[in-house]
Amino acid sequence: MKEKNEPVKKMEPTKSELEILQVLWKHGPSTVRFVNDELNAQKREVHYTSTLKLMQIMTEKELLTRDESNMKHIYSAAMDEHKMKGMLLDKFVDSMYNGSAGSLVLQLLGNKKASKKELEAIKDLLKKLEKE
Amino acid sequence: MKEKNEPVKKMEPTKSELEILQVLWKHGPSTVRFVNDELNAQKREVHYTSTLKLMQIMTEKELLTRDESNMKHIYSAAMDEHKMKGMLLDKFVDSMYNGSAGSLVLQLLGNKKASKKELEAIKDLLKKLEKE
DNA sequence: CTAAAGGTAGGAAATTTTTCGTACGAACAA
DNA sequence: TTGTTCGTACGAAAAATTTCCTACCTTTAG
Repeated sequence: MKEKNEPVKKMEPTKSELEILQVLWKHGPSTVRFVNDELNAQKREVHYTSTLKLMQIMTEKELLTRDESNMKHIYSAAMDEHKMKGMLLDKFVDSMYNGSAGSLVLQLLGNKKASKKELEAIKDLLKKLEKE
Repeated sequence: MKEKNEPVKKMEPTKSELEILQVLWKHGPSTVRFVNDELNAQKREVHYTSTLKLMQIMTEKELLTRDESNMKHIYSAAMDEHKMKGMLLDKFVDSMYNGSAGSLVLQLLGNKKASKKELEAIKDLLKKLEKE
């Protein structure tokens, strides 16, 4: 027997939500205060309660989890950075490059945005992929 | 003497706006009717006037241009597909991969999303880049 | 103890984005 | 001519996102 109103997990983070996730991924579990300071330092001016509110909403959406055992709640990103970014990247490729990762890569590399070291790493990966 | 309220050109297309751009890039200059039919066929149900309104707004933002010489206006994407996608890709890389195109590529190729042919093309490009 | 500083909760306002209803003109078929 | 169809314009509603105000509680300095 399956309950009907199970919370649907998958929610795309909005632009602002993504900014918050980035802070949490970079610095690990943090307080609202820390995240807010970081946003103000790195991005743009936001009031404390705005960040608080957004993080509360994200918790409801299960984009974040939080530890309420202390008065200062500690928030964490619910999804692994690599996995989430992979998802978003896939969506991006699908909508913008019709699912063709290759054409995206070509455009990207053609724009000389990769360092020598990175190019090496890519070549190595290609070799590995070939042998499969 | 410089007027103050010059229209600022650079506008990020929103999600819906991007859908419209995709249609125009794919099929070339089109009427609202055509774009709307295409959206309904390919994406989701939208009323004609919704698409119309959005395309009018996009024209104001200078994301589109239009030929009003006939009663049925003909709209075109103001920016070249390759250029616009390049811009969006750069933004994506900057915000998600800290500007490192290489790490994006690695993630992408690691997810086996590229075809054999595409991998070949990438290898060729890498060779060319090396020789520079 | 008291005041100040800093925390959470939640409603509501403000913005941005998206959708649609209504008005009205031109084209066209009957 | 007349009415039906198809077009544009435009205001405003609806929805989604973001911001902030207010209330109230806890901790801490004095």
